[in-house]
Parts: sequence; structure tokens; C-alpha cells
Amino acid sequence: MPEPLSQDIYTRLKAMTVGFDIRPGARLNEVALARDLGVSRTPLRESLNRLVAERLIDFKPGTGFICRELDPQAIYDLYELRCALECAAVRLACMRASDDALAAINADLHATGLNADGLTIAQATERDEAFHIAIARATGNAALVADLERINDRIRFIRWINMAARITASKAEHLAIANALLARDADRAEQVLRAHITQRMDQVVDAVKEGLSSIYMPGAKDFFSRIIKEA
Amino acid sequence: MPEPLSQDIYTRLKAMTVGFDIRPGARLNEVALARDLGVSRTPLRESLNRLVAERLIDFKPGTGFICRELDPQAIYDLYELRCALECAAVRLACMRASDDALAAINADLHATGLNADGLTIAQATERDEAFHIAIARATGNAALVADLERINDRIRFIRWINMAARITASKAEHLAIANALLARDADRAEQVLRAHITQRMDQVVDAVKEGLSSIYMPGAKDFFSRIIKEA
DNA sequence: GTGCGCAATACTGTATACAGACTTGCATTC
DNA sequence: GAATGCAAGTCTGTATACAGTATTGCGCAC
Repeated sequence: MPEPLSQDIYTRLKAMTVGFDIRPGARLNEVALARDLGVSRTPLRESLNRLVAERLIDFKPGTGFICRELDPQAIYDLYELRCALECAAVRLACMRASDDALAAINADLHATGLNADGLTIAQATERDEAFHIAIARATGNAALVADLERINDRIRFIRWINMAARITASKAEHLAIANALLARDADRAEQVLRAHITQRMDQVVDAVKEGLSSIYMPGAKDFFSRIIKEA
Repeated sequence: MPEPLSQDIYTRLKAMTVGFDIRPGARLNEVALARDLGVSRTPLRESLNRLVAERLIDFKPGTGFICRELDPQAIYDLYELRCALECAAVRLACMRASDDALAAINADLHATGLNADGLTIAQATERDEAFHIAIARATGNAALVADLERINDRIRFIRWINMAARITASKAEHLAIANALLARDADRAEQVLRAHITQRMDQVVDAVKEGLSSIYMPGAKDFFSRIIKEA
């Protein structure tokens, strides 16, 4: 059973839309895109429809598929939504996650999550996201995890931008969250996590502006594959 | 610009999947479904792909589209997720919703939301959902609203079942939520709302069992279009 | 120079055809 | 009687063709 083309296209298109390889607001030419991807329009359109449902691209009947806009308000809303979900998650994790699960999160953080040296910004963001998702996963609520993951897809580009500025501060905050988790102190865990996310929300508007320049200035996106060298 | 077929099919298929007009686990025959809907397979598959992304139907490569299962754990998880989102929403609404918005919610509740006499169970559920969504909408966070709406799609069938039993209790609870909102008392609003939703979660497992019989016993689903006659 | 309108073009929306994979039923064997 | 293998049939996965609509560019009028 070879993997269907549409599945493969979906993955590739998702990476393109998450990373804004396509300019916000730009119309997607199905014929050209199909040619570039080496498939016909049928499986391409199926994949695009899935991405529309996930709000990673827009669709205008009679006009076609359009790359989503990078709207500060929408990004802010998503950060607020993410904050609500993660705060609920950390409380649930404090309440009922297994000791093993919490210990594993802590161990993982100390093993890989604290040292960003030698990583690219994209890789560092991936580890940051993994820490947060692990907390959600520890609740045992698969719907919560899936929901959070889809929200993360939509703000990952902004996280890349923020990550460059806040790698060092993140370390301490993640440690504080992990410690509160191990102590099963839900109030403290939520408080630290909320502050951790909210701090970034304040920078969202600036980040969107920077993001736009990253998209429109050719070559600027290479920044995210730059290797981190901590002081 | 006539509305595209795929848009129309999407709406109709969504209603079918939300209401479990198709048996859980049943494979969808594309040719037969296309014939029933009066379209070809291409727009049908596009619509199905969107529903897959929204987790309203499942997809197994090489096998096709499958009606989602009615899994108690998954439903419970969705209720928990909904609870987290709505609790966050009510707090945000207390913090920053306009006086007009809160007054409108309250007015709407008193105008239509309290008297279920003469409504079908499906209609009563719709009003219940409208009250909850209105609170989310009052936060001004469109992402939160959209997320909640999609979660609601996935548990509406269970809400139908619960609604039959709890219409009278719902009234008092909705009033209490509205009063806390008007007083902008976030703690009380969240507490009442959480209890309101959690009470239903305890009944989820039973509801799923009942739901399964509703799906498998022919004619049982007519129950949801029965007219409510309060004591 | 600017705005409008028309025509040519390009693109979307849908149907259909075909190849290949999966399913199903039967026959055969242990 | 149960299990296995094979073959016929059914259904999915993808490509392609065509119709209809949106877009774009040019020419013309003001």
C-alpha cells in the first residue's frame, strides 16, 4: 500500500503554509502548484481543502485558494486561545498525570530542552513546542492535544521570530513550570505558564511586523535556520 | 456567482455526520453517496476531505472515508476541552465585554432562552448552544469562537440526548451564569459554568450508550424532533 | 490623464475515465 | 469444520477534459 499522493502533498503544503513560503494574500495557482509538486489538480485540491478546514489557507468561492493573511489581531487571539488551553492543561496535568509522565517531562527538559547551543532557531522552537505539548499530553486528553497542535501550526511562524529574542529567558521559565508540575502545585504552575505565554503576546504585534518583512524580503527567512550561539 | 456545489455538499454532509445519519464505523461508498447527493465524486471528495480535517469523519488510506466512532472517552475529552474553553471565555467576557454585549446576552436569554415549550429537542439544543457561543463571542476573540463551534459540532449529538433530561435545570443554571456575567464576577461565573458543563460530563458515558441505540434502532432518532411539553 | 467597457485569456469547478488496490466469496485442502 | 489461497468484482486514487466564470489588458471616450 503506497502512501497516497494527496497525503504527501498535504504534508508538504502544510510545511509551506506554516512557514509562509507563500506570501500572505497571494492567490494559489492550482495548475502551477500542481506542476511544481508533480501531481494533478485533483489530489492537490483535496489537500488544499483540508488545509482550508484547518484555517491554514483561505478559500474564496469562484476565486480559489489564497494564502492566509498575517493579521495581528488573529495572531493575538490565537495566543490567547493557546494560553487558555495550556493553562487548563497544566492544571489537569497537576491533578492526574502519572508520576512517570511528569518525571519524563522534567528529565526531557534537563536532557535536551535547556541547551539551545548549536541548534537552529527552527529546532529550538520545535523543542519549546515539544515541552508545552508534553504537558498537554500528560493530561491524557487527546482532543486537547490535537486542538493545541493545530493552533500551534497557525502561530509557529511567530514563535520562530520570538524564539530568537527569548531563548535564555525561556529556559528559566520552563524550569519553573516543570518544578511546579513536579510539586503538583496547580495554582503556581498556571500562574507561571500564563506569564510565560502572556509575555510573548505583548510582542506579537511587533513580531507580525517583523514577520512580514521576513516574508517579503528575499533571503530574510534564512535567519530561522541560523545556528544559535549563546553568550 | 452561483454557490459551488462542493460548498452545498459540505453543508449537507456536515449535518449528516453531526447527527449521525450514517452509522459509526460505516464506510462511505463514494459512488453511492455522489449519486444520492446528485453530484460527481470530485466535489464530494473535496467536501469529505474538509470534514476529515474537522474530525467529523475518519479517513483510512486505501480504504476510504469512514463515519467517526462514538467513543465515550473521546466525547468526554471533548467535553473537558469545551469546559476549559468556555471557562476561559466567561472570564474574558467578564473582564472586557461591552455592557451592551452582556445586556444583549441577558435579554436574549429572557426573551427566548428560558421557555422551551413548543420547541423540538434539536431546537432547544440550538438555543442552549447559542447562549454559550454568545458568551464566547462577547470576548471578541474570533479564534476562540471558531474553535468552540467546531468542538460543538462534534458533541452536538450527545447534547441532544442530554437536553431531553435537563431542560428545566438548564434554565436556572443559565440564569445564574447570566447574572454573574452582568455583575462581572469572573470567579462566580466560571464556577457556575464549570458545574453546569461538568454535570453533563458525568452523564456522557450513559449518553453515548443511549446515542448508540438511537443510531442503530431505526426511528429512534425521531425523538429529537419531538415537541417539548414542559410540566 | 483617467475612467469605463469590452474582448481575450487564464483559471476555477465539475464530470468522467482509467488504473490499481482492496474486498469478498468460493473452492480447495488440511 | 476451519483455514487458506485465488479470482472476480468493487471501490478508491488520480489524471484529464470541458464548461463557465473571474481576471486582465487594451482601446476608446470623456
